[in-house]
Amino acid sequence: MSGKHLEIARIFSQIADLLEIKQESAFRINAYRKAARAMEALGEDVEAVAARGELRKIGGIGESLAQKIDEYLRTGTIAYYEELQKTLPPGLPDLMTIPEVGPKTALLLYQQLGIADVEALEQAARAGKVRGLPRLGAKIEQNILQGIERRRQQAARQPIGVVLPQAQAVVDALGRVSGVEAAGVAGSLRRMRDTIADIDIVVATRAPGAVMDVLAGLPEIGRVLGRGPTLTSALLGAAGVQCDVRAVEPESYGAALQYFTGSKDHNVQLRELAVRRGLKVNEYGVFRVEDERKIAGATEAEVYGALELQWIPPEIREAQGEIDLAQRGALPTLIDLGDIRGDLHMHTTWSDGDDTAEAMARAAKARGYEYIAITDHSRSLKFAGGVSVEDLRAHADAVRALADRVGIRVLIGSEVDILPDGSLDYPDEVLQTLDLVIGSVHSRLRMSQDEMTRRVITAMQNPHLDVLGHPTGRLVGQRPPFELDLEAVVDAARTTETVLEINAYPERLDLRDSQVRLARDRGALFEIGTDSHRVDHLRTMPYGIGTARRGWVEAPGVINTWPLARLLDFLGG
DNA sequence: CAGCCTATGCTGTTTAAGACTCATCTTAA
Repeated sequence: MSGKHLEIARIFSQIADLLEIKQESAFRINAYRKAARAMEALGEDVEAVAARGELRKIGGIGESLAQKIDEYLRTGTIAYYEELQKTLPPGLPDLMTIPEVGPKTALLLYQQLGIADVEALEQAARAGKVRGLPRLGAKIEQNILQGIERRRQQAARQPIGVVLPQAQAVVDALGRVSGVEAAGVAGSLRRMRDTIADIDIVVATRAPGAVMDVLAGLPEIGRVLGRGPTLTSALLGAAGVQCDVRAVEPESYGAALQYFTGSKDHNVQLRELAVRRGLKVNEYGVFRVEDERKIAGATEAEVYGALELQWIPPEIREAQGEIDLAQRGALPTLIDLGDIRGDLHMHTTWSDGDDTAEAMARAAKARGYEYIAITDHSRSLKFAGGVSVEDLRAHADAVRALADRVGIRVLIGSEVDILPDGSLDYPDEVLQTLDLVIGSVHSRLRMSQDEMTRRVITAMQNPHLDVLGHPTGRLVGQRPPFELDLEAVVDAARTTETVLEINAYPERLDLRDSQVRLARDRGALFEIGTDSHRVDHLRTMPYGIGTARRGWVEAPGVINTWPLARLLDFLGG
C-alpha cells in the first residue's frame, strides 16, 4: 500500500480542526473526522479504490469527499485545504494539543496576540501576556506552560503502536530483497517498550553493499540521513522516527541481534559474566579469550548457550534478575499471544465503537478466539454513547442471538464507569445480570491520590466488579496517569478478587510494564483486553502481551487464557 | 458533509461537571 490513505487522513483531520476553530457546523467537522478515520482504517490501496470509482462506497465518503480524495491523488493537493490555510494559519490545530487550549482559545490567541504555533504560545505565556485575555488567568497560563514542557520531554519518543508497523514494513521489505538471509527488529522495539526513540534493524547478508543500495530506494524508507557500507540511517513515517539498518555476516547475525536488542544494562551484565568465564561477547560473536576463537554468533540461542544460559526473551532483558535465573534454568514461561483464548474488552456501535457487535464477534472468531465479551460504556458516559439500563437489557438478547449465529461464546459485559464516590454507574440488580463487569475511571481524573485510591478501592469492593479497567488512566505520550496508590490497589485486588487489566490498546498500555511486574509479584490476576473500538483494533493484542511479558507474567495469571468453563466459574463465583 | 430516498432539502451524537474566572471553555472515548 502506498500510504497515501494516511496522508489524506491527516489532511482531513487538519481540515476538521481548522473548521472547528472557525466554528463551522459540528456535523461538517464530524464528517471530516469520520472520513479521516475511514482513510486510516482502509484495508486496501486508496488509489486502487479510486481507480475502480468506488470511493463513495467507503462509509462516510460522499460526493464532496470523494472528489477531494480524487483531487489529491491526481494533483497531490486539495484546493479547499489550501484555501482554508489562507484564512487560518496551519499551525493552529497544533495549538489544540496543548492542555487548556481548545478551538475557542486557539482562535482567541490568534486574533488577540497573533499566536499561530506552540512556540509563540510559549513565549507569550512566559511573558505573562496570556493572562490578560478574557477568561484566561494566571492559573491557565501556568497549566499551558507545564503542558508545553511535558510535550517537549516526550517528543523524542513515539508510541510503540505508531513505530512497530513501520519497522515491520521495512523488515518485510528487506526480507524480499535478494541476498538477504534474515532480517529482524532489535532495540527497545523488540523488547516491546511502550515508547520508542529509534528503530534498530539487523540484516544478515553476504552482500551488504547491494542490500544497502536497495534499502535506500524502498518506499517505506524516508529521508536518508547517512549511509556507509554496512549501516544506513533514515527517517520513517510522518513522525520521522530514526531507523538504523545494520548489515552483518550471517555467522554474526545472532550476536548482532543480541547486541542491538539490549538493553544496555543487560548487555553489561552479560559481558561481565562472559569475562568471568574467560569469554568475550561483542556484536560479532562469543569468543574465547585465550585463543580468540569464535564459539558462537549465528543465532541468539547459540550466544546465550555459549554462556551457559537459557535463551532470555527480549522483553525481560532489563537487568532485573533475568540473567541469574537463566543461569539456573529457572526463567518464567512468559505468556504468549497463542495462550489468549478470548478478548474481554471491546466496544460496538451500541456505544462509541464503529462496528456492530456481530462484526466484532465474527472478527474475533476469525482470529481463533473461543470467546469474547462485549463491554460497551455505561450510561453516564454520554459523550461516548453510554448505554441506558433499558438498552442494556435489549442488548443482552441481541448478544445471545448473534452468538448463536456466529458460533462463538459472547459474554454480556459492560465497561462501567466508576463514579467519583466509588459507586458504579449501574445499580447492583443490573450488574448482577451481566457476565463480566469492567470498572473504569473516565471522569474527574484530577483527584488527590488519597481520594482516587479510595474511589477505586470502593469500586473494587463491589462484588459485581470483576475487572479494574485501564487502572491508571494514562495515555502514552499524552496524559499522565492519575494519582493512585498502586500498591494499595493491588492489595485490594487480591482481597476483593478483582482482576487488573492490562489494556493492550497501544495508546494506553495500562497497567504499564513496571506496574504489571509489581502487581504480578504481589500475586494479582490479570486480564489483557484490546479495548477495541473497531474490528481492526482487535489486532492490538500483541502490545498487551508484550507489556505482560515485560511484567514477567505467565499464562495462568491471565484470566483470558483460561478455558471458558473455568473463566465462567471464576466470574460467577 | 453524508445519507436519506427520492427530487429537494432536511436531519444528524451528546452530556455534565470541573476549572478558572466571573460567563465560558475544556475535558472525559
